[in-house]
This record gives sequence, structure tokens and C-alpha cells, in this order.
Amino acid sequence: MPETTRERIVEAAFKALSRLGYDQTSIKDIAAEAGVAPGLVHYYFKSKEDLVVAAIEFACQKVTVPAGDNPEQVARTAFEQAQAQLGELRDVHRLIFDMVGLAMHNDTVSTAVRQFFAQERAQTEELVRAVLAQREAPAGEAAPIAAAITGGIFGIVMLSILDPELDGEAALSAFAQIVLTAQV
Amino acid sequence: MPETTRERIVEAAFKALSRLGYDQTSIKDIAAEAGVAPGLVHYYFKSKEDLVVAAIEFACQKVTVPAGDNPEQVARTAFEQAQAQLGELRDVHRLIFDMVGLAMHNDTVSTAVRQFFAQERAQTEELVRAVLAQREAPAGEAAPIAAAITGGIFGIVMLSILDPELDGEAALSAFAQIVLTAQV
Amino acid sequence: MPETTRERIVEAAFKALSRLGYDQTSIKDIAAEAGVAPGLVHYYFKSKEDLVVAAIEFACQKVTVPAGDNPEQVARTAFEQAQAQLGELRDVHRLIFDMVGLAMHNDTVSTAVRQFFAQERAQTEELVRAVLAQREAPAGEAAPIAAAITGGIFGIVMLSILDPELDGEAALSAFAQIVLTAQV
Amino acid sequence: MPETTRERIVEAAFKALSRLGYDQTSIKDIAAEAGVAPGLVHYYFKSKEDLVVAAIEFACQKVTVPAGDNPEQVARTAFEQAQAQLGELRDVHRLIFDMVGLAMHNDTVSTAVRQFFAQERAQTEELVRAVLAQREAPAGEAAPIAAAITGGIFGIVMLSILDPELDGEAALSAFAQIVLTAQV
DNA sequence: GATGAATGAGGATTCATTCAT
DNA sequence: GATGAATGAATCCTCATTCAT
Repeated sequence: MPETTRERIVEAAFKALSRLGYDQTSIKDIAAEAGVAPGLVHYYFKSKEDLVVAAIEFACQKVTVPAGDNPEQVARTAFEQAQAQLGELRDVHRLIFDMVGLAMHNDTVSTAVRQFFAQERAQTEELVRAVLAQREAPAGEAAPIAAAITGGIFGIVMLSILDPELDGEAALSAFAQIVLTAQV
Repeated sequence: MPETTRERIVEAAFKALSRLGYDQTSIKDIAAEAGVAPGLVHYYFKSKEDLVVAAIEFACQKVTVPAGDNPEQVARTAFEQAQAQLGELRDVHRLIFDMVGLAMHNDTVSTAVRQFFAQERAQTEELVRAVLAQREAPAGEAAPIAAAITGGIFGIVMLSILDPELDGEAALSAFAQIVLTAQV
Repeated sequence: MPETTRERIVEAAFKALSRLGYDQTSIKDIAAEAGVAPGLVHYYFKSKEDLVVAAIEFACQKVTVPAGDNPEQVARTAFEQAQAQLGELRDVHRLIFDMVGLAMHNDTVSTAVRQFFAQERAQTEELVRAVLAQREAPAGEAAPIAAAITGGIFGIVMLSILDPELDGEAALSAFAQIVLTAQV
Repeated sequence: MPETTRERIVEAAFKALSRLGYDQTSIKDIAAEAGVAPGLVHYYFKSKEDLVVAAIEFACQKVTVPAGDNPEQVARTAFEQAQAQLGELRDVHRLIFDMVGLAMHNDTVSTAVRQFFAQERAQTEELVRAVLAQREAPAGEAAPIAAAITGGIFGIVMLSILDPELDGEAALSAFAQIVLTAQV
């Protein structure tokens, strides 16, 4: 595994940030997690902020997209995948929601977080267009619909992370049915 | 308006936290905003954490609920209100999303944030039940549906706060249509 | 001795800076010298820079000026005083010459150091004018003469601090004779 | 120009130190200025201190001395040269005055700085002796006189570097007249 | 209730120096 | 000779918290 030191640090940052949250994670924590000296972190990253951005980008890579020929079918799969990721990508989600707070007050981080969601929205929009085309419906509302669906999924994920009592899978199921049976 | 010192501090905390974010807001900032000495904050609140909880509870009070006889109509109003609150309650939303990050790593705050969303979900669930009853549909799925709708709205609000380019109102409109025309 | 904590810190800064030099003196050193917690230094002074400025101003107060009726006589006394201060104000001089280096690269400190020398120059200029008047000589060149004399004295003091082998008193004597016997 | 790497580093150190000051100049800065890797600096110089000494010695070489048959005339030329150097050797002077602060607390640097001024003083003393001989005056006081003149010139240069408002040339003119018309 | 001085731990960051390649 | 990754100590500064008044 030809992993560079830089990559080790980014991965360590991702883990530590996801576990402890931005302001409870010190550079020292990250260095310890990566098994390097604290000073080395600043050799690769100008500031904590910069490292956080790299960690967010690392998180982005963990997100995968379903593909297929039948749009309606892909949409179903996407919802199922969202349910599966409730567990699989818990660390990514924790990081992202932690960063949302930071993003509201920090431009650099804001850009990275926005990119994460923009990427999600773009993929959803593409799928929405395909489904609308399949249904021979007008595609005019694809953008707001995609925003609504993306927002919807992440909102549900957020609630489910915050409240372990809440059945996230059931909520996502309900959301899937709502979306897939709606008249648009 | 017989506002107590304690209330002044809570309100100042709400303002400062909403504006600057949790870890950029110092007790000194809050004391300055309230016009009191820093030491006094700890007279009323054991710790910063405790004050934050009070600020979250203060934010909860700002949230209002639509009411009415016709459930379907109330639901429509609720979505419209959500759109209006995109602007009106921006400070509340900023505070809440800032606290989400904190809540994932801090039990005390977690409880307060969970309560905020639980309250929202409970109100939505009640409305969902009413609508389902009106439509003579089975009410079994009311809880997950309410979770999906609540999550959906807050997810969209979150995206719209993060990205000023995103048209939150249009997304909420699309979401309203999706939810109201779905077959459940 | 009704000395405030703030004054204790300034005095400690003066002592420590004069002894160790700017970049070898840490805030911790100063706090220790003052007998207070490190954090308190920043309670009174926004930054190390600010504290240094206060220390320079403190040093300024230690400088005294001779006075008298006969200008020529006052001038002689002033040179004698400069010799005496070679020992008495050694700490002030060490601080000032240490700050000269800093002043060349730091605006805040530059202002303070400039003020120190400007004050010296102004006093010298006043004396030069009085002597020229007494001698019934034209006063036109008072400013550059004052600059030359002030610069001269501090230059000699600098050399004498740098090189313990150099006989500062003798050099100041020679300088006094040069200045007092010159035809201007 | 067969400049060795070592020389490139020393020159880069001179430039960087003169521009930024001792403690604002990192080894990395110097390496960058020289176009070499940071590690190489320590291959040629045991420590930053050692490099600084080399830079001071490099600065010494930039200082030239007037020569001639008529001592009184050479003295005049020397003062004129001092005025010209106000601009030409500004970088040397900046470096030297920056190092004065360091020299007071650091023996290695102190030696180098002392040597710089000792060299100046020796040249001045030689000239003083020549002038005194020409005037057929006793040479006994040559050493303190030379110290006074050297200190005087550098003191004026220092004031003029510190305060751009001060007319250094005029002050040096006044100083020249004082020295050349004095009865010693 | 209210003040604000005082504490001390902890954080990000910088940097001279070392060393394997 | 030359590189640049790696180290770890040290620094300034911030801040929640305490407490005498």
C-alpha cells in the first residue's frame, strides 16, 4: 500500500474529526492518530483549516453513486443505498454535519462543504431529469426537485444521527415512497 | 418589559452564538452583548454548556405552529410558513445547525437539540395523522412519514443556508408538491 | 507603595527585556518576573508588542534632564550627566538599543522608539538654541546640530555598551570638548 | 562569476536579514532567497548564529575607506562619504543595527559586531592621528576622539534610519563642521 | 446580585536542527 | 554536495472558570 505520509495525515484527520468534532480535535490528536510528529502536520498543511478541507474532500471520495439503464430503477436503488449508507457512511455523515456548523462562519470550509452537497445535488438532478424524461414529464422543475430530494435525504440522515431512537431506515423508506409516488 | 438579567444573558447568548458559532463565541462576547460582567454569566449558568442549552431552548420558543380546522389546508399553510421562516428564523436555524455539530459529541447539548427536533416532529406527526384521517388512509406510517417530512424541511433549510445560490423557496415549493401529491 | 498590577507587569517587562532582549524574553518570563500568571499579561496588554511599547515608555520616564540659568553651564552638566548615565541607565540603554532592531521592522515599536529619541532631540535642540543665543550666533542650524549631538551621544553609548573595553567616559569627554569648542 | 554555493547562502542571508531582521528571518527564508534546500544551510553553517556572523562579515566587506595624501582633506571626504552611504549602504546599516540588539545578549554575534565597529574605529583613529600630526597637536587623545567620531557618525545614521523625517545629511554636515572646527 | 481581576491549562503555529536518501 | 521530510520544543495567545470585594 503505497500510502504517502500526506495521505496518512488526511485519513487521520478524517477519523479524528469525525470522532471528536472540529474544535475538540487538536492538531496533536491528528498527528498522534497518524503516528507522526505534530510539526509535520503543518509541513503539509498551512493551517488546521486547510487540513479540514482536505479531510472533507477525502470524505467526498467515499461517496458512491448507483448507475444503471432504467432511471426509475436507479432511483429506487439510490434510496436503498441511502439506507445502507446510514450505517456504512456514518463517519462521513458525522464529519459533514460537524462541518456544517463551521461552514456557516468560515469561508474556506464553507466552500468545501458546499462542494460536497453540490456534487450530491448534481447527481440527483441528473437522475431526476432521467426519470422525468422516462415519464415524459416536463423537466423544468428538475433543479428544485433535486434540491428538495437531496436536502430531504440529508435532513433525515441528520435526524437519525442525532437521535438513535429515530428509525432512519423507516423514515428513508417513507421518503422514498413519497418521492416516487408524487405527481410532479 | 420586566426582563430579568438572566433572560438578558440568554438572549445575548442566542444572538452571539447564532452570529459567531459555538466555538467562536466566548463567554466574554456574550457578557458584552448582554451588557454585564463576564463573571456574572457563571453566576447564572454553571458552564458554557449550560448556557448554550438555555439558548437553544430560547430558540425553540421562537418557532410557531400553524393551526386550523382543515388538515390539508393546515399542511399547505405549514409549507408556506416554512418558506417564510427561511428568512424570519434564519438566526434560529443558524444556531440549530451550529449546535448539530456540537450535539454529536456532547450529551448535554445533544439532549437540547434532540428536543428541538422532537418537538417539530411531534407537531408534524399530529398533522400527518389528521391529513391521513381526512383522506381515510391508514395512520400506521405516520411516525416515519413525519420524520421524513421534518427531516426533509430542515435538510432543505440547511442547504439553503449553506449555499446562498440555492433557491430555498423553490426547493420548499417542490418539496410541498411532492409531499402533498404523494400516494401514501 | 500603591503599585498597580499593571505597573508591576510593565516594570517586569522592562527588566526582563533589558536583560534578555526582545525575542529571548517570553511572556512567561515576564509573568514570572512580575509574579503573576501568564494569562494576566494578556489581560492587560493585547499583545507582546503592546507590552513592549509600554516598557519603552516606562524607560522614557527614567530619563532626566538637567536645568539651569547658564546655558553653557547646563550643556557641560548635560555631558557629565551622560557620562554618569553610562552606568546608571545601562538597563534603559540596553532596552532601547535592543528595540532599535525591532523598530526597523515593526511599526508599532518604531513609533515608540522614535518618540524616545525625538524627546531627547527636542531637549537638546532647546539647549542648543539657548547656547547659540548666549553666544549671539545664528540659530538657523539648531535642528541638525541637535540631531548630530543626540545621535553622537547615543552612538557613543552604543559603542560603549557593545564593547566593554572601550572607555565610554573618555569618549564622551572627548565628544563634549569637540562639541563645546566647535565653531558653529 | 564563480560564486560558490556557500557565498550564495551568505549573500542571501545578508539580504534577508537586512530586509526582515534577525528573528523574522528563518533559515527557510534564507534558503529560499539563495535557491537551495533548507537542509543545505546547515551543511555549511553549524547554526543560524554562525550564518549570521558570516553575513555580518560579508557586510563589513561592503564598507570602503577614503584615502589620500592630505589628512584634513581625507577627513572631509570621509564625512562626505558617510553622507553618500546613508543611501548606498542602507542595507548594511540596517543589518548592523539589527545585530546590535542581538549582540548585547549573544557572545558569538557580539564578537562579529564589535569587530565591525572596531574596524571603523581603527580607521578613524588612524585618520585622527594624521590630522593631529598635520596640525602639530598632541596625539594622546586620538583613541577617545576616534571613538567619539565613530560613535557620532553611527548614532546619526541610526537616528536617520529610524526616523525618515530626520534629515540625516544635514545632521552629518553639522557633525562634520563641529568635528572639523573643534579645538582639540 | 454584580464586578472584573486572576488563574492556568490548552491550542495552533513556527522553526532550528537532524538525517536518510 | 544537495534534498526535503521529519522532529519536538517553544511561543503567543485565548478562554472557561474562580473568587475576593
